[in-house]
Amino acid sequence: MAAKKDDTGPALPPAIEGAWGLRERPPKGPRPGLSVPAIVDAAVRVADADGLAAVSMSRVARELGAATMALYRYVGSKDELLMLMVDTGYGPSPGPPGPKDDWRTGLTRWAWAEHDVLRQRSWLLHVPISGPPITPQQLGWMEDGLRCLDGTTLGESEKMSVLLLITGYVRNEATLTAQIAEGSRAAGVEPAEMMPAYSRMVSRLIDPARFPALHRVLAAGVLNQDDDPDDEFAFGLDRILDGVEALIQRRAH
Amino acid sequence: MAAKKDDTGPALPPAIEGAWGLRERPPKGPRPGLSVPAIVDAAVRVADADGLAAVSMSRVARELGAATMALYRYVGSKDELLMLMVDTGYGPSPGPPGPKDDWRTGLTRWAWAEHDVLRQRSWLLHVPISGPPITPQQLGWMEDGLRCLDGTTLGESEKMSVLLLITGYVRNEATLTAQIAEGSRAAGVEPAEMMPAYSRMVSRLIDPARFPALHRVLAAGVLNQDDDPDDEFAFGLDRILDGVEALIQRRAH
DNA sequence: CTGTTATGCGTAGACCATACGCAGAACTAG
DNA sequence: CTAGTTCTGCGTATGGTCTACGCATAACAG
Repeated sequence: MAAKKDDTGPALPPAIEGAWGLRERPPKGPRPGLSVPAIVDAAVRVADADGLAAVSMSRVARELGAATMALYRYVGSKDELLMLMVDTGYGPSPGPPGPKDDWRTGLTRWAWAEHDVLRQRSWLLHVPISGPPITPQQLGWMEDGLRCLDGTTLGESEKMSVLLLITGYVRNEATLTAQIAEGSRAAGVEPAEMMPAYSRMVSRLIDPARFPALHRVLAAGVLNQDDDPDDEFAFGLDRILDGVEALIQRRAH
Repeated sequence: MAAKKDDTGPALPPAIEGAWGLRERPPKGPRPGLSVPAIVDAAVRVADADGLAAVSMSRVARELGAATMALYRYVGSKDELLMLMVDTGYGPSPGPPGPKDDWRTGLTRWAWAEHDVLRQRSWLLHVPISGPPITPQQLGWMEDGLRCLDGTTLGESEKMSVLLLITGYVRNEATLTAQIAEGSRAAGVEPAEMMPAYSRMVSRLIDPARFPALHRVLAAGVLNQDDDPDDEFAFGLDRILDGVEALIQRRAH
C-alpha cells in the first residue's frame, strides 16, 4: 500500500527519469537503434551549427540517418527534447568553490561560468523554459551556487533569492549581447557597426524636447562606443554583489 | 543630394515608421478597410485572452472579420506585428518622477510599473525580442527611467547600465512567477500546490550526499511556503538598488 | 514454436507563414 | 466624362511544422 507512493504530484516525463539514471530498458523487443543521449547530442549539434530555429524533429532525424517519427520512441515531444538539450547544453557545473574562496569570489566564478556557456551557446537563451529546473546538471549548477553562500549569515530562503538574482542577471546580459550579434547578422551589418547604426536611427526618430534624457545619452555617444561587453557584464555583476554584501553585513550586524 | 540622406543603416519597417507618425496615406486607390492599430489591438486582444501561442495571422484576421492575407497589406510580417504588439502591450510609460522624488523612489516606482504590466500581460515575456527598442512607447519608458537618475553623480553610460540592470531584473522575476502559474495550469495543479509538488519531486530525485546544500534548502521548506511573490520581488529590487546606491556614494566620494 | 512486446517508420492530418497574382475600387489627368 | 494609375482585398498554392495512429518486424520468454 505505502510501497508505490510515487504519485508525487505531476509525473516526470520518462526521458527525464532516464537522465537521472532511473528506468531500465525492458528485456523484450528489438534492440533500439538510437538512444536518448544520441538524439540530444545530435539536436545540440544542429543548434550549435544553425541555431535553435533549425532544430526540427525532421532535421535532427536526418542528422542521425533515422526517420522523423523514430525519435518519438525516445522522447515524448519536442518540448521534452528541448528540456534535455538545455541540460546537456549547459554541461556540468563549474564545481564547488575552493576551500579558501569567500562567497564573493565563488559567486563571481559561478556567474562567469554561466556567462561563458551562454556566450558559446546563445541558443540556450531562445529555449522557452517552462518551469523550474528538474534535470541533473541544472540542479548541479544550483547546488554549487548554494555552496558559495554556505558560510554566510544568510537564511536558506535568502540564499535562493540571491542565486535567482544572479542567474537572472547573467541570462539577461547574455540575451542583450546576443541580440546585437544576431541583429547585425540578420541586417547584414558588421557587429561593430550595429550599435552606431541603432544610435543614429533613434536620434533621427526622437524629438529632443520630448525625450531630453534619452537625447543626452545619445549625444554623449554612449551607444556608439563598443566597449568590451565583458566590462559591461562585470559592472552589473559588481553592482549586484555590492547589494548582496550590504545584506550580509546587515544580517551580521 | 544631401536632401534624401535617410539611408541611415538598416531601414525601419514601414509599419514602425507609421507608429512614429511619419508616413502619410497615398491618395490613390480604394480606402483601406483595416488599419495597423486595429490589427494590433485585435492581436493584443487574442494574446490577452488565449496567450501568445494563439496569435496566428489567421486568428487575428478572423477576429477582424477579414481574410488572412489582408493583414499583409498593413504589416510586413508576423515579426513586425509582434513588435507592434509589444509596444501597445506595454502601454504608455508611468511618466517622469515627481519633482520631490529622489532617484531611489523614482526607480522603485518605475520598476513596479513594469512589474505590474508584466503581471497583467505575461505573454509579453514570450515575445522573442529581436533587438534594442525602436518603438515610441518603449523609448518612452526608457526616457522616464533615465530621468529618475537625472540629479545623480552617475555618467550617462552608467545610467544606461543601471536601467538595463533593473529592467532585466523585472523581466526575470516576472518570467519566474509566470512559469509557476503557467506550469500549474498545464499540469492541472492549483497554483498554490505547484511549488510544494516541485519541492517533493526534487527531494525524491536528489541524493543528499551529492546535493547537500540543495537538500538543506529543501529541508528548510524554502520552496514550500508560498510567500507573497511581491515580497520576493521587493527583496531583489532592494538588493539591486543597494548596489546602485553604493556606486552613487562612491562616485560622490 | 508461440505469444508478447518494443521498435522503426510510413501515412496522414491539422496547423502555420507567406509568395504571388488577379479583380475591382478610388483617385488624378486629360 | 474617360483613361490610366495605383492601391486594396483576398483566393490559391507552396513548403514547412508537430505528432496521432497503425502496421510490419525483430527479439525475447515460456
